[in-house]
Amino acid sequence: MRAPYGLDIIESCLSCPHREDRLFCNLPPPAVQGLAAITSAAAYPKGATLFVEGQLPRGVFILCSGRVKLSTSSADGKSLILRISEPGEVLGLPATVTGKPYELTADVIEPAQANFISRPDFLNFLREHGEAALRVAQQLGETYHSAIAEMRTIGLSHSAGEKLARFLLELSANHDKGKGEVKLTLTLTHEEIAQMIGASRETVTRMFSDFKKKQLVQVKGSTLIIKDKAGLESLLSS
Amino acid sequence: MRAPYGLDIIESCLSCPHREDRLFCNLPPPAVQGLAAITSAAAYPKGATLFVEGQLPRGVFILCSGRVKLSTSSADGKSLILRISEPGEVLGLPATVTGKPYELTADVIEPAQANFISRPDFLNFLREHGEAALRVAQQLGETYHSAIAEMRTIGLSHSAGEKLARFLLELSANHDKGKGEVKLTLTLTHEEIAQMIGASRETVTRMFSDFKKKQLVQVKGSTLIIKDKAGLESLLSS
DNA sequence: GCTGCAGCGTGACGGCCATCACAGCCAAGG
DNA sequence: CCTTGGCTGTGATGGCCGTCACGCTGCAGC
Repeated sequence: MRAPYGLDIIESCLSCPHREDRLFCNLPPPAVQGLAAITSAAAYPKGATLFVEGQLPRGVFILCSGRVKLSTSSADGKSLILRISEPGEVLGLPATVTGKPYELTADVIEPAQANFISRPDFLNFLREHGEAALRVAQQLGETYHSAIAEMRTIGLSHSAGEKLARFLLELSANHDKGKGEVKLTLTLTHEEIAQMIGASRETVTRMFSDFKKKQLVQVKGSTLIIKDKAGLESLLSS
Repeated sequence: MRAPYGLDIIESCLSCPHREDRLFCNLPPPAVQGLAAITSAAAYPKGATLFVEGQLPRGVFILCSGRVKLSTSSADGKSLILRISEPGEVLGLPATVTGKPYELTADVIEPAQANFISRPDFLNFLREHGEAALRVAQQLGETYHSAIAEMRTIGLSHSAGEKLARFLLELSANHDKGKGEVKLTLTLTHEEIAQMIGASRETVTRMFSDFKKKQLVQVKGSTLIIKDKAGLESLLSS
């Protein structure tokens, strides 16, 4: 059996560094074995699509490596990015547990390896292992949490500058080192950032040069340094 | 023991018509008994607050009657309403299962009765009854789903008119009778609608009179009739 | 009755930003 | 080398809508 897109199956993605993360860490051994029996690993190239908005849920994908863009789009082609998923996250979870169609589209933006579990297998597994169901609930809660956070940046801002500031501050909150100056790598195009904060590509470009002019941030290639976090914060709810 | 706000405890809210809804329907008898042992009922008047954004989660509220507004707000007082909860829904679920602070504020807008379950009790209950944990996961998935839906109306619209049209169409999708003409009661002020779709109160007023002029809708008191659903749909992504 | 208050309707104005258009720039690849 | 295509920078323009301001209605309560 071949994985999609003609790539070989990755034999043991279960050995990837994030296996113990989040969803299924610390489960009792029988549960882990049950899990191993129903997962199948695959690799996906850049540009591949794991699932599409509106599809009936086939199952969940546990992301082992690479990065995946979760977005929704309207009839006229405009699209809104809700989240960039990192290794360790589980994709398609809400749709798979509820049985409703996927609400988002998942596109691979950095070559990825993922474990797939089909919906029937997954539901059986949850029924048999109550502890796992609880973990799933927690993961869903966190997913919800981050969705709310994005709603806040989009819905509560008065200006595009404020949206971008909120976006950058939230990024830095995740990758924070606690220092006054935060360095982070941002492998997103202006276009993608625009789609995350609900603005146009040109506006993002303009805002960035604005921030650079005001010494708030500094960009070198895909590295972004937040020089003046307080300055960014002062832009909120101005 | 007295409930908050000086109102008497409602003795058996478990007999309310929505007990069997959603979260805990069809659970085996021992689970239902376990649940009954840890719930405490209370009534809340209009204007009461069940929990506040940022608070550590005390537990969940199962709404038996009345309606509750879930919102988040920014430093400058601007606020964004995410959802109006109806009887049968469970409030505070994501925060309670994850242990993170409530991400929203819950205000009573129509006198409500609710069952409260404290976080420790609730978590124990879930650990002991795996089936219940699965139901919780499903409920969370649906909550997430509706959050995404609201993100779409706010984030993917080009104009305020489009946002309002999306909002009305989604309302009608829930209360739909399948006919060409949908009647629904809308007990929200223009201000509240504005906060739901991310617009100003005046704009909502103007859009409504616009829609009335175009014979798309018709308003009488708190009753709203969608006369021309297709017309509303033609406003999307225009 | 009157007063107060919450919600609705409407006009005027001004700023923000989406859009269009085009010009550099870099990397990949023939 | 030149071409192509994706990404970034920047100007000009125009419209949408947030904001301020004020008047209106209807309802609750003394």
